[in-house]
Amino acid sequence: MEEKNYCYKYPHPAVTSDCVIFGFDGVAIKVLLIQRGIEPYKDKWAFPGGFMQIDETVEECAKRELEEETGLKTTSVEQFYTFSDVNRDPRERVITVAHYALVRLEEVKGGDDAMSAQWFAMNEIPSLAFDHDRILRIAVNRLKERICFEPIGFELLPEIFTMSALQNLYEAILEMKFDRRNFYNKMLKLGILSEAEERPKNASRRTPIKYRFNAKKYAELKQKGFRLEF
Amino acid sequence: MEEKNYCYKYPHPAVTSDCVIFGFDGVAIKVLLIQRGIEPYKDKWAFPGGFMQIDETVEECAKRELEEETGLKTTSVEQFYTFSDVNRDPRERVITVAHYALVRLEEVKGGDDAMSAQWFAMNEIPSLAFDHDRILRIAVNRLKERICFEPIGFELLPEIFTMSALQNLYEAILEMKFDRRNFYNKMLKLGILSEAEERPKNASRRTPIKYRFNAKKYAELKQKGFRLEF
DNA sequence: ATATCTTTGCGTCAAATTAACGCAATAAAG
DNA sequence: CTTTATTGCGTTAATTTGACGCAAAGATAT
Repeated sequence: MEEKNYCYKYPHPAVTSDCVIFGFDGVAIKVLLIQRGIEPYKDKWAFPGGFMQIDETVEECAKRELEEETGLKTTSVEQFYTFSDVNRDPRERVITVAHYALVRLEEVKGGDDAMSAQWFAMNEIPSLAFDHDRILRIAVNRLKERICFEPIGFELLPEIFTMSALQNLYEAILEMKFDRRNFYNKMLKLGILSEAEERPKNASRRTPIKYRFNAKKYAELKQKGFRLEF
Repeated sequence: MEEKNYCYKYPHPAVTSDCVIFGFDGVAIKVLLIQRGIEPYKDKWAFPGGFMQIDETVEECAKRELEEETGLKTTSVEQFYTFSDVNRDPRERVITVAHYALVRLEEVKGGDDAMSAQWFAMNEIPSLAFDHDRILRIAVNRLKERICFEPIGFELLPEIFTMSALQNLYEAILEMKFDRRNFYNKMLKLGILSEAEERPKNASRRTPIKYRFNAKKYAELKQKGFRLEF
């Protein structure tokens, strides 16, 4: 018989944080899911997440649960919506604050044996536990909006990347195709890319220029107010 | 001695919903505040809001509390951020889901005797209870972002309005000035305004054209994906 | 009354931006 | 060895933006 030692005058819901983690493999956007080991929804796939402790914020909770369940240590998650439908969890009243983060695929040893975390391409997502399908839909919309205003995409790429890698990423997220030459010009004109390494003199046309994200230039731009548009 | 009948195995936070209600008096943006009648922060101004009941969503809670505290019945509120700092309420651990809504000023009998709700212009906001200063800052930012993508501004105007009333609203929210003629052209080109009434033949130049928001046209536009820009 | 200021509708025009596409070099694939 | 794909660097026309002109006539001040 379990003890219930925390008592209140009025009913309180439980609060959880969930994490929608996006990655990019060079071709498609992927999300990180874990397979539930316990009821409810045992064996179903779900987002990493769990109950908030009484002495942590929802963001701290999201990062803690993410690391516990997937081994992934991320510096920042961003909350995007709080789901509070009355019956979203069969155990008790639970509201969840959903977060998202963008990570480089290498950072997760996905498909580990210890952790049952696994990357899924957007078109291969299995049926999810709880209301996580809805959470995913909203997360994807938020990602699409966000990428047009902040250069968060760089968090998904290796530190050094080519222009076509960047274009592939934008095309994958926004589900659009862009003219290669116009994309190239637009990105360069923004001024937030720096050439990453000296180009060898013998470099041929087919050897692409390598870039890195210039956070300093971006900060200046942001100060003035600007917009990344597509 | 009060009874505490709701017991849990782990500590649970209380959950509240707060409402940042925006209005527009033709010149300035205003927000609706209530004066607290009880501790903590007794007599301080705060956003309408209160504890979520166990059988309602956070949005339902926001609307219910708003009506209870200000008499304002609004059809929709939109949540924009969940505040979860550990010590944001001295009584117990409370996380709050903050919402915003835009209403026409007439709809609130502000400054009533019964209700201590009152409209404040943005530059006359008193010091607020809890972390409500921070909530307001974030709400204002969200409003600015939002007005550029969705024509939510119409919710703040009377059903029938003139172009310069609309421009005043945008200028008040975005804290910018626009060229009257360019604003006029841009708005008309969007195609989401309809002329509200036949213009009398004897109408002079100084009699402005009256418009109303064309929700149908807007829905069509939104389908295709578009952007309201300033 | 008379002069001045303000508001409104409607336009103009140059500058900037966008969108579509050409071309040559050359690595990679068949 | 031929074909295909990728990359850097353009060009050009269409569109959009931003700054501003102008006249009619109500509002305001003298």
